[in-house]
Parts: sequence; C-alpha cells; structure tokens
Amino acid sequence: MPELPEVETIARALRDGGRDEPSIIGKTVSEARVYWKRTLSEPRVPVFKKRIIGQSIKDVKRRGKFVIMHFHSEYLLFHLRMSGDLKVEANLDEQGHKIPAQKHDRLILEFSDGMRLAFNDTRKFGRAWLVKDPQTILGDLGPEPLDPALTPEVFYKMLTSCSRQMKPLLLDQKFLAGLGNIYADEALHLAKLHPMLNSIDISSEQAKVLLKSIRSVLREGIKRNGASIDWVYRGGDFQNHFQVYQCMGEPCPVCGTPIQRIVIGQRSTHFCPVCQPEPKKS
DNA sequence: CCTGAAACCTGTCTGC
DNA sequence: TGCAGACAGGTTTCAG
Repeated sequence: MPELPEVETIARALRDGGRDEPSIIGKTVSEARVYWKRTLSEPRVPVFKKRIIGQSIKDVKRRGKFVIMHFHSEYLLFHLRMSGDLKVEANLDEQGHKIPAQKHDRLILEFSDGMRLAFNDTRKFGRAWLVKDPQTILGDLGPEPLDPALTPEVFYKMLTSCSRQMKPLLLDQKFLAGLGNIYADEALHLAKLHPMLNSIDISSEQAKVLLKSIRSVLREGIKRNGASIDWVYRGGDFQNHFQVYQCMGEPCPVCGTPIQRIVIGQRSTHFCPVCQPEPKKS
C-alpha cells in the first residue's frame, strides 16, 4: 500500500474513523499480542507489553510514510513497508469470545471496549517501534513535500547540492519524506524530467515545476484515498488515474508515445521517452 | 559521495 | 498441472 497518500489515508481513518471503522482516539490498550517477532523493532515483547498496556491513545499522525500513535507517555510508530495495513476491528464476537487473528496479522493491540487494532503485513517487512522520543526514529527524514516551508528556492538548493539520479533521489527518504515508486514516476512525468537526469543539472525553473508536480500528484492521491493494488484494498482509486506507472506500452496521455519501463536502482521506472527526453551526457 | 546488488518475506502471474 | 522465474507500493547494508 503505502506511500504518503496511502499512509495519510490510513492515519486519517484511525484518527477520525473510516467507512466502517471507528476512531481509535481515546481507546485504552488492555492486551498486546505479537505474532512475528521481527515486526516489533523495539523494545522486546515483555517490555512492550508492560509499557503499552493501560495506556490510551491521544492522537494519530503521519510523518513521511510513518504512522505515529501518541499515547500518554509513549509513541508507537508503524512503517508499513510493502504490504502493511492497520485496521480497527472487533476483538470479541457476540458471545464475548476472542476472535482469532487473521492470516498475516503480525501485531494486535486489544482495547478495553472489545475492539482491536491489527497490524496485518503479508510480507513481514513492516516494523513497529515503541519509543519515548519519536525523533530517534524520524530524525533522519527529509522535509514533508506538502509543507509550505519547503519553497522552490529551498528545493532547488537541495537538488543541486548533490549529484544524484532523479528517480533514486526522490525515493530517498532522507532527501524528501513520503514519495515512493508510484508517485515518483508520476511526478517526474508531470514535470517532464527524465528519471536518470542528474539533480545537479536541474534548472531553478525545473525545480519549481518538479515541486509543483510532486505536490499535485500527492494531493490527487490523497483526494482519491490513495491507490489500491492487488490484495490490499481500502477503497482508494488513484490506481485508475496513473499516467505512466504500470503503463508500459500504453500511449502517453500527453503525446501518445508508448510508455517505456526501465530499471533504476533496482526499481521499475516508467516514463515517456518523448515528454521526458534522455539527458545529454556531461 | 554515488551506484548497484543483495537481503529481508509472501503471493501472484506468466510462460514453458 | 507443475514448476521456474519475474515481479510487487520499501528500506538497510555492504561492496566497489
């Protein structure tokens, strides 16, 4: 699931309630269960239980691709990686019996009101941290793309103060927090920049257009509640609006040229060879 | 500093 | 039907 718009969608549903799930704000943890040990990065399971049971949730936020749950004296952070999902569901059936964990549930927080929060993650790449200070985990993240403090001038400086291929650079969370493979490809296409263009060669005008493009595709993703692909479906429909991602061979919506797929930094990359011309070698 | 490859995992799809 | 291989929204670590 998870790039910035998908994580934002999940965080909002947890905070405000979703279509068929209630908000978790105010709920109190009565029990915690960990089914896959490596899912919990820190602390160890017994300490985790001791520290989180009895605490209630004050707020839910997002930073980059992290979901942040603020408890009274703790922060519980989740990174969904490739296949993670967080949902609120019933913990007890009508007779008051515990409903068994679902397939691929890795961590469950039971609440005192009969509901539970389930972290479900098919591929087991997702991670959770319980920390006093979230900065120990989030400290290295780059700026939020939608933060107004990130001006075109600042962004231009960020781009030209390193020498990196554009695609991997946009995926680097230390550079900018929240972009993933879908939105990076879509933003580069909208900005008409080749994914292998060197960041040091970018003009201030191109930087400005790119920032605008990044914000545009992210806002569109959030508006559509993210993209739903494969077995993970949360009602988002941005997948029906991809211009280049997973569109190899289909005509570019701008010029009609077949979209190409190449691999950069081990990630599949989709672009229009005409709209996003190959940079000249320097 | 920068790039590429491997590793961590399970599931789906394609082609032979 | 079976089986091998490619591929999937991400990140870390290591080699060159």
